[in-house]
Amino acid sequence: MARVAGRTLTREEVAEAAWRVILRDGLHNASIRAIAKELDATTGVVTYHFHDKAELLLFALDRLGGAIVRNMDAAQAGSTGIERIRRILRTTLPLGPQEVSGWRLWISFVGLAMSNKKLREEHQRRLDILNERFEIELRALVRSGEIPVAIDPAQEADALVALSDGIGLGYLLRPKAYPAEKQWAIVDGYIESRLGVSRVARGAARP
Amino acid sequence: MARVAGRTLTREEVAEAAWRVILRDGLHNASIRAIAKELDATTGVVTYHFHDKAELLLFALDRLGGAIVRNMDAAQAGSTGIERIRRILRTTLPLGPQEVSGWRLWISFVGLAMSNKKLREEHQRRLDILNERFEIELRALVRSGEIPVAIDPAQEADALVALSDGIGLGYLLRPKAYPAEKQWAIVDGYIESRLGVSRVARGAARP
DNA sequence: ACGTGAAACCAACAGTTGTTATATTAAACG
DNA sequence: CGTTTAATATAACAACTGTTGGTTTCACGT
Repeated sequence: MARVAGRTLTREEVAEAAWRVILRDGLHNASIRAIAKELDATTGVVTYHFHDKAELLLFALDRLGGAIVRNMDAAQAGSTGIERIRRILRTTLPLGPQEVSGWRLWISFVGLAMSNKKLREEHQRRLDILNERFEIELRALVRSGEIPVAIDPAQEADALVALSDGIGLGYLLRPKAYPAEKQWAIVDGYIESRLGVSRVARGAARP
Repeated sequence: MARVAGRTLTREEVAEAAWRVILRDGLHNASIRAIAKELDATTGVVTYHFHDKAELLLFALDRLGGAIVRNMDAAQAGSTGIERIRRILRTTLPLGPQEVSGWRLWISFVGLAMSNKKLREEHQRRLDILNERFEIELRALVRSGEIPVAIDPAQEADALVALSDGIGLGYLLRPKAYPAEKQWAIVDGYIESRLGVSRVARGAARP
């Protein structure tokens, strides 16, 4: 071992250092040396835990996706009906600094994913999961009669994914155009007129 | 001059060569040398027309945005009412190979834009224009009574931008999930239930 | 107390990058 | 024809990249 002061570093810590470098300097500046420097270490730390740089990036993206799914599950627990859908959106929309960082990381990888199959599959995985959650909730709502039977859960789920992803992308490029209240206004407006469900509580803030 | 066979190259041609390289090999592989090779020329061609690589990329993105706006104007001309909004969407959605290429290029730049102010401003410009067009049309529709007065044109415009961008992003990552018919189904479904306007012609294909 | 092996360091390599400076070409013009 | 000059080619530079291999450190089980 080494590292006089401080314990040994894990793969997760390396990945998180990569996140920080990407957020600060951009993905194209996230070299192995830069990531090592972020850890106050040398390149050996990185090359020990990861065979490739590709493997590191994939792992970093995978862990990011995992965190998103975990947040989604946690947010959803303990609520019912249409509120469960709003809870999902609560974690996917760029409402707070944490979600914004997630979005910024995510979008940083999208460009690379255009020419990297494995990264693209990782992106797909996240969208598939998100879509599935929406679809499950919509089906339940149709069954319980809370929303019209005319609603096609599969298509409506893809629409919700698109709407929330569009807001996320839009926020990164034009933050002023999508403050938290407006994000909710758009989403609630959609749910209300499309699914025929109006908000229970007053105000547009978080539930 | 030089170039035994073939006339002299313009800035636009260099930019378009850059597009091709980006589409084929990804933005991170679009080096000055690779772009020159795409033109069957040497780096001198590129460095002669552009002082910087940053300037080249900015120009390439600017020209891409210009093409999008031109397409939008052309598609909109000669139609009225709600159809004008659908015509805008016709050019922003990834419906055909041409639009998909545009989207792929656009998304390739987004990552870089996260850490490059000028590129980000160029992205903003496109979204601002798109938003403005939607808002103009929505205002006109409210005035003419074609859609409810309760509609807030500003907010609804941002919602439309988000929805179409979300579909664009979603298509690149999960093409199967967003075939052309489904894109229209989502968009028309939104317009119908949110703006209270149903399609005139039958079928979900292009107008 | 001592070896064993995990964890990290360090140096070097070959390749690529953007940039700059200089040389070469050929078309246009007088 | 000769000159000029826009357009391209060429060559070289220093900086940076991912990757490899050898070396050092130190915690732990015996």
